[in-house]
Amino acid sequence: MNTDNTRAQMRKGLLEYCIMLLLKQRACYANDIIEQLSKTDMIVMEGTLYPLLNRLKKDGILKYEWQESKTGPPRKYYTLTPQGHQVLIQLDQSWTEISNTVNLLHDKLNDDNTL
Amino acid sequence: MNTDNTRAQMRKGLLEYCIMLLLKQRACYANDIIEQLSKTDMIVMEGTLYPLLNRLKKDGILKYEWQESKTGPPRKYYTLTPQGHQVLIQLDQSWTEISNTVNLLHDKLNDDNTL
DNA sequence: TTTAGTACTATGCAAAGCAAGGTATTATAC
DNA sequence: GTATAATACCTTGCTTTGCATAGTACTAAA
Repeated sequence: MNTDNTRAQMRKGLLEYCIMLLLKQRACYANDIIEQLSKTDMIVMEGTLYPLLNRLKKDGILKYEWQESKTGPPRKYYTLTPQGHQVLIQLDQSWTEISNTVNLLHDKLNDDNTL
Repeated sequence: MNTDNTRAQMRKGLLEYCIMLLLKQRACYANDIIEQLSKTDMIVMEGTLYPLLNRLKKDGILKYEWQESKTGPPRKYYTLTPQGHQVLIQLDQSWTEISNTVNLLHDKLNDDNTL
């Protein structure tokens, strides 16, 4: 079996959250995000990122401002909206709960095999 | 925006891993798994679980044995194959890496905003 | 024999990542 | 001035997968 697929599935659900974390304090345009995440194991492709940013924009989580570049066409710099900050707080909690659950399953089951 | 969806996305990718963790030491049939996971926030539906078990069976990760029940039709009790145990070890590592990455993004960015 | 409960399976839909290709803008080379 | 390359954003089609729903099969009790 190919564990790459399962591993990719794990990443999928966390991508949106990670991108919001990135944008929490620093305005980024698409390539910034790709570059930042490629340093970690949360890789993201163009064809994934642009639709995702548009979706979050449409949902009122993100906003953007055009900004000129010295090396090419202008860029959309994304930041969190106030609503986005609130949603992020909720997602922080979801992440805490879910990761605790997984760690519980991992650790506890090695002991007495019960929840 | 509905955070439920994003939260569900987070769960999705971890479901397969969690189910393998459950089956690591104890043989379960479908309802066992649903019941165990419903105690946590890793909820799983019938329509999700059965195809997933079949997929993992087909991939050689799981095997099952029919076992009679006193209260109804016989049950498929699933356990990990030797290959399944090996895959699980890899997934343990993936989970460790990915959760570390998310926690890094969460914590580090609140300090100096760099990776 | 019918009914209810349990267990497994199959079908169709929707969401989302991703590969690939496309358009537009800017700067550089000729 | 035009052509080429680099950058930035967008779109389309495919695939995977969770999920709702409906269906089949077996067992036990009424």
